[in-house]
Amino acid sequence: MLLSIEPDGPVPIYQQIRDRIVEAIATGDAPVGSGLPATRQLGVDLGINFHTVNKGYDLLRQEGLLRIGRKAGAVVQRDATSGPPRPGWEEGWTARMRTMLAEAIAQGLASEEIIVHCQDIIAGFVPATHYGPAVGEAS
Amino acid sequence: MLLSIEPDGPVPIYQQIRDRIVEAIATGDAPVGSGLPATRQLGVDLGINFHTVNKGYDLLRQEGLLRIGRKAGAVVQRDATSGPPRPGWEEGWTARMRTMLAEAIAQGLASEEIIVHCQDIIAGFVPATHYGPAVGEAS
DNA sequence: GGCTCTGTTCTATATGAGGTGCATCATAGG
DNA sequence: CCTATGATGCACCTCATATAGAACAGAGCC
Repeated sequence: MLLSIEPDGPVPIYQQIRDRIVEAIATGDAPVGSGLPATRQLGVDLGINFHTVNKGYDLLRQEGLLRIGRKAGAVVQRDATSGPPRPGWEEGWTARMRTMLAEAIAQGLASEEIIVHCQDIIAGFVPATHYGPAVGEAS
Repeated sequence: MLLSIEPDGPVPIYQQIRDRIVEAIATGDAPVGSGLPATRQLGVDLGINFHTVNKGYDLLRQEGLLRIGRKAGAVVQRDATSGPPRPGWEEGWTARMRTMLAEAIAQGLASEEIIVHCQDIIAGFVPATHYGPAVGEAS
């Protein structure tokens, strides 16, 4: 679990931590059951306060992606293999995605290009090992 | 140009104004050359300060979507018909989109579902009139 | 030239978010 | 008991958000 953050960027540190972990879950680098670093430890590693790390972890807990216990620390509770999303989550996501896609359209990207972009990004996440036999794998 | 905002929501008002206008550009409700309401006027209409409106407009100006003049006010400068996006824009957009897609994967949405969702949203934007002769238009 | 409408700029203020630091408590395990 | 861990609370600072008032500048119109 290697995390790199941008301390002086426009996006808050705790948000960056949340985003990087979400991406780690998507790529499979952080599967269900895997433990994340302790808040104090990660704080030291990143050179930030452990409260900030805690805030990022707490976001993920609210989203249902993390389970946080006293001694076990933060453990991934949900990933691509965990079934359908929690009810109510999709509304907010769709609204945000709508703005993202509108921005691309307004900037002149063609519909087909946008879709291809999304497919490429997703292909970078899942090496086609989650939904059936992949290239070069036994069936 | 009807704008509705959520004053008590988690997303800043000026950001909402920016987002709604971006979507209006994408849908074609605000084509190139069309004028937006004056900042003071829109401020009154929405019940907010005109400085907040100004901040939203300024964001769009920085993104190259708006041209703002003394007397003409805010005029849409760019939309889906304006050619390829400005260089350098795509990097940030791809990074943000990466996080959005990772979230969907982590929440359990299948790759195919995500793509279909994006296609549906885009279909709601562009009624297939932008890429080639449209229904009822001369070729 | 005046008048008005527009954006621009400046100052000021109030509220909340982001981030850090320190201290303390609670719990689970050796 | 001792230690590592998360949970909680408090104080503090910086900066973003939002509002408000005032004054300035350009462009169009009478």
